[in-house]
Amino acid sequence: MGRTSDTPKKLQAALCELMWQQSYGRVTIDAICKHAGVKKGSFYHAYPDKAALALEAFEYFWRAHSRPWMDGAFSPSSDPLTRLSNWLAGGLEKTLECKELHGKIYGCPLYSVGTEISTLEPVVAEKVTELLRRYRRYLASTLRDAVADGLIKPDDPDEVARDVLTLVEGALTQARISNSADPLRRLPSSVGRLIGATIPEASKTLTL
Amino acid sequence: MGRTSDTPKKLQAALCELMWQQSYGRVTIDAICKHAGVKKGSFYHAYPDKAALALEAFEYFWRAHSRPWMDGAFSPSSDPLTRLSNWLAGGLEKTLECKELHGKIYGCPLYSVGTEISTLEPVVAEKVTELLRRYRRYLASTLRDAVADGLIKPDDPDEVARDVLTLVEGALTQARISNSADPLRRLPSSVGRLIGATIPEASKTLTL
DNA sequence: GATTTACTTGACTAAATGGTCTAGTATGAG
DNA sequence: CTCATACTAGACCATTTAGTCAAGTAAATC
Repeated sequence: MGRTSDTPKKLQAALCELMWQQSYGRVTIDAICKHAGVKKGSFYHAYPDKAALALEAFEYFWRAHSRPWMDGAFSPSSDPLTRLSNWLAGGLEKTLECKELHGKIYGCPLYSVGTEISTLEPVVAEKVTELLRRYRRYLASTLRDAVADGLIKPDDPDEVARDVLTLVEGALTQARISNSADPLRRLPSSVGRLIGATIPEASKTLTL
Repeated sequence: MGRTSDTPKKLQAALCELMWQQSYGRVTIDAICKHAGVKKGSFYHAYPDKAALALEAFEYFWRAHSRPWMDGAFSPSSDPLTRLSNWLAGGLEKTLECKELHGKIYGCPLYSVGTEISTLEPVVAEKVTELLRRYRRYLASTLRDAVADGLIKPDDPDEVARDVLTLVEGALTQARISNSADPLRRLPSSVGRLIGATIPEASKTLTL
């Protein structure tokens, strides 16, 4: 019955990109529609308001970007410490490409947008918190493997995973604010300090 | 000649508080004026626009809040590790008081607002970066003292100071997003892990 | 106390923005 | 094919918002 539509997906992708590059509050409904190539009537047919779209936009972001990337970087086919190395190096590379393209470092949408949205749309903030938890699982699992392989000391891997994610997200935020990739370049040695091991050099042939 | 005025100060304080509690973009000129008890004409007499006020608001924030607090917590009259302990415990305490009062954790304005503003007002973002540097100096100095006292290994104190600040700011951001003080409670042990020492329990009699 | 001048006031404008509504269109199901 | 219905179009409205301005007010200086 009736026609089908990919309008929601187009809107999700549009808000995703716009709120990451600018901010949640600054992105107007009109701008989202224009960027998505969709008319306002269609927007309000698909979503009651911007917050409802944001909720799905974050899930879209996970499905379309985060998850595939994390699955690749944290593939158990590599050693635990190499996974970390891949992850950090891939993040730096993506950031540099992005800066090349737009002249600006945008950091991680979860932290950038999450910070802003937390006082305005608690429901969306909860979604962000959930996505951060998903990230953390990759780290915790990797650290457990590292302990099992005798690569790091048997500190509580869940605790350390939290710290690593916090440090990395903090560095991404710092990179956005200062528009410099330097905080990210320091990450391998910083994370190494945190977990008590040396993160290996990234392999140059890595493609994510 | 002519009358004097504390309008700028009132506006600085108002924007400071409002953009911290909400976000930079969401705070309107009208709201700032109302909160400051100042009419719009006076606003535009004092500042050309919101960004110009924001620039001074951050400096106000430093002068009125950050600096006094940091000077107290990092007083060389305490041992280096105790300074860190004081700093972290004081931050947690302030955060809890704030949550008690408003039901919401706001984190650190430098990161919260800095993140959002970085794509909109590069000049203000630079000011935030400068303020973050000022914070870092306290940490670097403390870590140098800790090395001198043989409390931690002679790693590069400047590098480690960066990491500590990044971790703490990351935790504050996380606390804001999830509206939970838990990330802050973990900080003493996390920072300890980072610098390779045990941060002592906070003294309860501390008043900042 | 006069005067000068910085500051204050609040009404006003134009533009932007969120949201609605109705008429129309395409498409999946029978 | 046809019909029901989900979707699209885009004009329209009410509000909010940034920013202006001209007239008025208070205080620092002489």
